[in-house]
Amino acid sequence: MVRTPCCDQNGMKKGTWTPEEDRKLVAYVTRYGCWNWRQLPKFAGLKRCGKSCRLRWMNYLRPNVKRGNYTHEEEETITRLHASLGNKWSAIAAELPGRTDNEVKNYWHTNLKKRQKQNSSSVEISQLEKSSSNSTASIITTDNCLSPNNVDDYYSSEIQEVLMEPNNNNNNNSNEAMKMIMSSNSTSRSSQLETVVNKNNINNVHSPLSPQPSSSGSEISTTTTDTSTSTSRASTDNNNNNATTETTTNYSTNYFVGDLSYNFNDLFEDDQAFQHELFSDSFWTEPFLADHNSYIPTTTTHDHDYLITNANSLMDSDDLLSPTLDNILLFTSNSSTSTAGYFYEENLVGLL
DNA sequence: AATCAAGCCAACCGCACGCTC
DNA sequence: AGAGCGTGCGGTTGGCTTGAT
Repeated sequence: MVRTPCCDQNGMKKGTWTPEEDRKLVAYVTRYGCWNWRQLPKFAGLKRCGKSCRLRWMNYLRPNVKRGNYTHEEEETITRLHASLGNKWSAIAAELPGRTDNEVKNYWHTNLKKRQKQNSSSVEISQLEKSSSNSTASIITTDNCLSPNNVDDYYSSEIQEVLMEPNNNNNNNSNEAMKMIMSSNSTSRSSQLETVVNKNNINNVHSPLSPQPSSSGSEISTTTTDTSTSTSRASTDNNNNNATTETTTNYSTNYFVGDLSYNFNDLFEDDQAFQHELFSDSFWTEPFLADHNSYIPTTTTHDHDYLITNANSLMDSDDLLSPTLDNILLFTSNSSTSTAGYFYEENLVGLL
């Protein structure tokens, strides 16, 4: 069952977010950034207050938000920091990459606090946690890094040819390459997409309409999150464009279970219907166009931990008005685990 | 199978802080 | 200086899930 949505006196929707709302918010923020939370819902076509949008993004939709079990180390960190800082949840969460203050707070109240009480008299907390912890650690790895030395391994020869064609300018070459990639099989698509970016020597490029990378956020990291929960997700009826939901009673939770990249990669892999919806006029509705014509965000906050790169902008194109299959690439970014200029398989969150 | 209770956690609310003018 | 605005933080709520009976 889904929590019954309600509206406040201003007609703003409250309660559980629907997949459709999530899509709109993700699409808008990844394209334009969170330049003003209060104004954002209006431009994004959401009947939510800015606070609600911010909370949803920060705690749930943002790339690199780690979900699932806490590791022993994370539990220790929370326990230790709470002992010294008290209920400074944001400060504690800052020491736990991927965890939000809200999540840490909830975890403390539901697990650690209880445990600490039970064992404070005689048992060392760390020993207890060690015995009780069977959680799956998140893995930070550089194994899938595509360095400039091996990017060509990831190109198909066809695409390399297009990119190297002397008579085309870089923009046309790249757009053509992108189209070829999109028509290729899904297993090679993501790696080829990111090498298009590498091939154009793009490390820190962004659209004037997309969020600026944070001061430390131009690099790319890779984070794999445990997604042990079974997943179902929304799909779209290709014919009538009506969203339907598969096998879910709490679809907003199930839809985004695990990390965001899972979902986007999933869409990327096999959900042509949803991709189709994303690129249709009905999804990219008036707010985007109005935004584009009337307001160009020029400021962003410094808490972006993702890099949204507009492929057209990477290719020096001015045409951003019509989102198409070849114009927006979304990577996650985290300066703490990155190597500048490298693009990682897992960090290609998707193509919008 | 049905009911109940406890636990979990996403989301809301109010306040405080910082920035701009 | 202080008013207005946007954002962040911590406390709280309440609907959903799960396990016990």
